[in-house]
Amino acid sequence: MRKSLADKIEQYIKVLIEKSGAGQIEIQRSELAETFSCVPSQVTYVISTRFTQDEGYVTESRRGGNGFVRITRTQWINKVDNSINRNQIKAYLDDLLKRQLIGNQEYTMLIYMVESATQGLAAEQQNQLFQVIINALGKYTGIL
Amino acid sequence: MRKSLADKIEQYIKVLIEKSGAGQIEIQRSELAETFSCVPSQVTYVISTRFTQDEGYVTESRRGGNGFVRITRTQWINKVDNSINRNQIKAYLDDLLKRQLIGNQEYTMLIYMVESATQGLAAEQQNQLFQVIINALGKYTGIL
DNA sequence: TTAATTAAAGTCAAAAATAGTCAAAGAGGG
DNA sequence: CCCTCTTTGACTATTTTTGACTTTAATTAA
Repeated sequence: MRKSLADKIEQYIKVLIEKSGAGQIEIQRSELAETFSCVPSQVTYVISTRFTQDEGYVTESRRGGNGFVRITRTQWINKVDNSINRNQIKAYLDDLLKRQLIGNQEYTMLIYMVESATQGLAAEQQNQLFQVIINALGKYTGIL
Repeated sequence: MRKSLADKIEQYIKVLIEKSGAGQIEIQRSELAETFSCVPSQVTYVISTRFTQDEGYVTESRRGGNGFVRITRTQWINKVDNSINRNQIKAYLDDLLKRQLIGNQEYTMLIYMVESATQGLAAEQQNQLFQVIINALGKYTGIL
């Protein structure tokens, strides 16, 4: 896939977060914009569309001299909200994979399942299926 | 019968999918339209009539800058008998396990899922879920 | 200390780049 | 001649890119 600028910036940030080891980074918006030869608000755009709470991130920032944007990857599994969407469950699976609670194979299989459900099922049924998946994973992994 | 434009585009896409090796491609609708000297909506027409879920494909797309259409070929089981019960799917999973197409871990996880569905969902939803599971497994294992 | 200056980041909306929808018109096979 | 599938295009929806303007914080000058 030919990646859009937004995609590249997103990936770059995610790699930084991974490499940080702490699930958290601080960047300078203008510096990042410089790196990608774009306007600073492009960075803001990426952050506000791909690093939302739903995606499993929290962001903070400060303006003025030595300003920064801090992005933190949150650990969130006990979301008792009874409506789950595709991105949420994907983020959840990503998290389980990262924590080695499931392996690559299980992960891949589950992603196929989520995609299949997303395409073929109505919203209500999707939600039910996602609940079942979360439920089964809870028992399987021992968490929850 | 002379081949229509739609037929040619369909075939072209299918070849691309085959060559991809991953059973999946991403195209730009406008680019493909350019290739075939037709209006973009012609491509949409082909995709929506020949790459449906029933035909064994799922599609996703994104508009805007660097937008794309992603087409994924899914394995589908016989759409003849579309009612599956708990015992049937268990037998199916047993078989996959025996043939080493899935490992013990995946098997265990899926059994949890089936049990969870059996207990928490109405018959119709169970059936839908089982279909999704089989669908995803087909794709995951690569079998028909 | 206070005010002015500078150095960030945020907001918002317009412009650009794609893809989707829908209905009318066209073409071919029965 | 009809019916169905195909082709087209005008209009809509979504996502990304850009830039002008605003807000906030730190630093410097008075």
